[in-house]
Amino acid sequence: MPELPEVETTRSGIESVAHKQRLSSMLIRQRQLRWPVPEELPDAVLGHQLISINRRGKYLLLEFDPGHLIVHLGMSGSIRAVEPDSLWRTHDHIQWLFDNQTCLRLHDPRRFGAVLWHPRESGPILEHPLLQKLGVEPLEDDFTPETLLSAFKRKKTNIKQALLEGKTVVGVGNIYASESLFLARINPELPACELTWQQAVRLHKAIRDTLQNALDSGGSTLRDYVNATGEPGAYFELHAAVYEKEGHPCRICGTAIRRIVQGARATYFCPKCQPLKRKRPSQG
DNA sequence: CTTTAACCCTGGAGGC
DNA sequence: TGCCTCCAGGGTTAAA
Repeated sequence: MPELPEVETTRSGIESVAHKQRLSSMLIRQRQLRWPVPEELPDAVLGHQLISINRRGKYLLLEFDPGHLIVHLGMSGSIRAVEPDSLWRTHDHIQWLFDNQTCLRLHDPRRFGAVLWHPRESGPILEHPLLQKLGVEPLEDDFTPETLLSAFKRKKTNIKQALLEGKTVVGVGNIYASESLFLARINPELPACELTWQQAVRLHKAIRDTLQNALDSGGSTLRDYVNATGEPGAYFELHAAVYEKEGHPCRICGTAIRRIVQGARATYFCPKCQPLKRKRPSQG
C-alpha cells in the first residue's frame, strides 16, 4: 500500500523518464476506478508536453499545458515503466506513452486509486476540492512541533486517528502512524489534546525521520523501485518496528507488540515503551 | 461543528 | 479440489 515515500519515489521516477516529453498516446482499458476516469480523457491531454510532476500528500500532479492529471494510487496502485509493447497484465488499467518511448502503466488491483482531470480554466490546481483541505507537507519547513500542538489542542480523539486524518500533516498513513508513535514513545490511545510539548517535539521528529528513512530506502527510478522487490511498497515495510508485528518482541525492550483497532484500522504498539500514563516516582 | 459508519474493490486466508 | 465468508485498507461521503 503506497504511502508518501512510495508516492514520492513514483513521482521522481516519472520525472526522471518523462519530464518535458510529449504524450503520444493514452490508453484507458478500465475507467471504473475510485471515481470514473473523466470522459474528456485522453483527448484533453493528448499531444501535450509533460511540463512538471509534483506531489501533494499522496496525490501526484502531472502538469500539461491544458491542465493537470491528478493521480492517486489508493491502496494497491502502482505506476511502472515498461517496454512499449509489453503484454498488459491483469489490473493494468491505463497506459501513457511518450515521444521518447517511455511507457508508463497504472496497475491497481483494488481500483481504489484515481485518475482525474483538472482543466487549467478551473483555477489553481491546489484549490481542487481534493487538495485544498490537506494538512502541511511533513518534510517541508512549515511542519513544526507547533503544527501538531495547535492543531490537536481541541481534538478529543486519540492521537493515532488524529494523525491519520491528514488535516494537520499529510502523508502519515496507517503504517507510518504506528511507526512514528513507536519512535516517539507515545501511546496511540492518548487523547490528541493531551499531547505535551515534549511529546510534540518527539512526534514531529519521529514523523520526519520515519518518512525520510523510508524515502532514502526507495529506488531512484521506476525500474529500480520495482526491481528491488517485485512489489512496490514491500521494501519499505521491511523496516517496520511494530506494524504487523503483533506478538513479536519489541526491538527496544522485548515486550510483546500489541495490536488494537482504532476507527476500524489496526494499530500496533509496545505497551511498555509507549505507556498511556507517564511513570511517576512511587511514594515508597 | 464532530464523530461514526458505509462504501468502493480484489486477493488472500481460513473453514468446511 | 472448490466454494463460501470474512477481512484489510485510503479516503471520500452520507448519516447520526
